[in-house]
Amino acid sequence: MSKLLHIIVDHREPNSLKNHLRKLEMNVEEAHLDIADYIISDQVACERKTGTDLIASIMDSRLFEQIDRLIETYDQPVLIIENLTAAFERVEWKKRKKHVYGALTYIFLKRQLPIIPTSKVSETAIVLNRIASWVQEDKSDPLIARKSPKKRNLRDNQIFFLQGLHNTGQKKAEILLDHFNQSPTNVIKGILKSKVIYTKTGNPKGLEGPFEKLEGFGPKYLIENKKILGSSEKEKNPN
Amino acid sequence: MSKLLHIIVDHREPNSLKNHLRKLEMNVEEAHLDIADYIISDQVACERKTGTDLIASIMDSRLFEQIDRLIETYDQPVLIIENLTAAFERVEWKKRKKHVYGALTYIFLKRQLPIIPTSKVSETAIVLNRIASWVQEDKSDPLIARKSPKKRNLRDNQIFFLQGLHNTGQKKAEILLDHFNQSPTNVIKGILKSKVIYTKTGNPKGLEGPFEKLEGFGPKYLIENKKILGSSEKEKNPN
DNA sequence: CTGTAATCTTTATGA
DNA sequence: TCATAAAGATTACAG
Repeated sequence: MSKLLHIIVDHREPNSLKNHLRKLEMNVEEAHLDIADYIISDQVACERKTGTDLIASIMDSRLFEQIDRLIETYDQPVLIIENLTAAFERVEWKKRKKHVYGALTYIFLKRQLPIIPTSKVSETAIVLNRIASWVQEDKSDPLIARKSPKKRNLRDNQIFFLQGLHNTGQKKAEILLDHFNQSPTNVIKGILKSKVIYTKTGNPKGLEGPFEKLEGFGPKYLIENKKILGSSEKEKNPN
Repeated sequence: MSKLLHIIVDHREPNSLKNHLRKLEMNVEEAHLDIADYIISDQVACERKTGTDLIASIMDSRLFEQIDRLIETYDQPVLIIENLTAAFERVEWKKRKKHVYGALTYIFLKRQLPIIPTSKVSETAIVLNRIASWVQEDKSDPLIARKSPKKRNLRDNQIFFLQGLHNTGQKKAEILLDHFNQSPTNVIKGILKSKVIYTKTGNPKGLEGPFEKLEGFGPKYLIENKKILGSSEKEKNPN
């Protein structure tokens, strides 16, 4: 206990919070921080959001890019949410609970970002103090590395790739991937190999080839995506 | 939105909560659960604790064994803390904040157990509903959803398509498109046809094939994108 | 994030 | 075969 716990605080954070930290006998260093509000070690940084801040930043979808930067920069980021209850007392936000809890769920479930609730600045100070205590005093029990959520797995990357096709979102991308043996290459080949059958009067009648028996994919889909994929090698494709 | 979200609830949980869940149009199955209070999938289970429960179980250190069992049993456990604020209003617990927040810090920092705060049962129900939604519904993660600008010409669509490749933005996509005769199909073929040359010690030395003379595309690029494209079934087809 | 509406495409149906 | 309506996905936008 000889050494003071140390914390770097963004200069825009409220003075009351800084004073609370000093009262907890912490060494408070002020700085201009870009990505987090508090830095406790190379790996551990905290973003503090009041309830109103949180909801506002969800609405204009600024929250998620902030979080992305936080996650990319620190191995152990933490999101402190201060006084969420008060925010819900605003009449215009009463009906936004589903949005807010949906966002929180996304944050911890999909992005693996730890959330810790407090109800006022003094409690936030305590939390920061406890985190610093665990991180800076207890070297014997190193932090577990956070599962990295930003790394997409192969399937997600393949779905992402297939979504580049015309009129293809998550749903169709998954159908295609599953139908073509988890191989986007085979999807491409399937598109190129399939042909559109026309009636005598020139209207599309149906499909022939790998896409023949696939529900939800019609002539228009093939025509548009053949265009995107372009001709293979030599021949020019009249349309 | 067609299928009901499903949740298994421990029979000892309050009826008000179950009713809230039903009001959210969830299929509520009651059961005797040993380790968690709510089960949302094989992997996802929730423990719900009111603030007073939480503090009491911290005091007699019963909390940590509960948590350990939870973590051992489920891949993605969640701790829902309901109305922590109220608990601190108890006079005898006013001075325990350091203790409580220390425990919470331990829980998310060392145990990696996500914490989610609510202030009443109705909100807890919303949280459970949102978790079920993310787990059971097939919704597109913003991480893998591709934003697609609206109407564009062919070249833009092709560039957009190629941007689905690993480590490929606007710039690389254009280079590829121009180099491979305005044909994304040829780009794909080029990736599949190119080979990575290794040194005797197993380090990537260079490239061989269509990508050989392309600046800015190295072994890593090829390896990652071969993975995304997947293996192609070997078949001869006159196209 | 969530919800809703507008848009596009496929698919089913009847003439 | 054509025309139209119903069903499904994707895209756009607002709160």
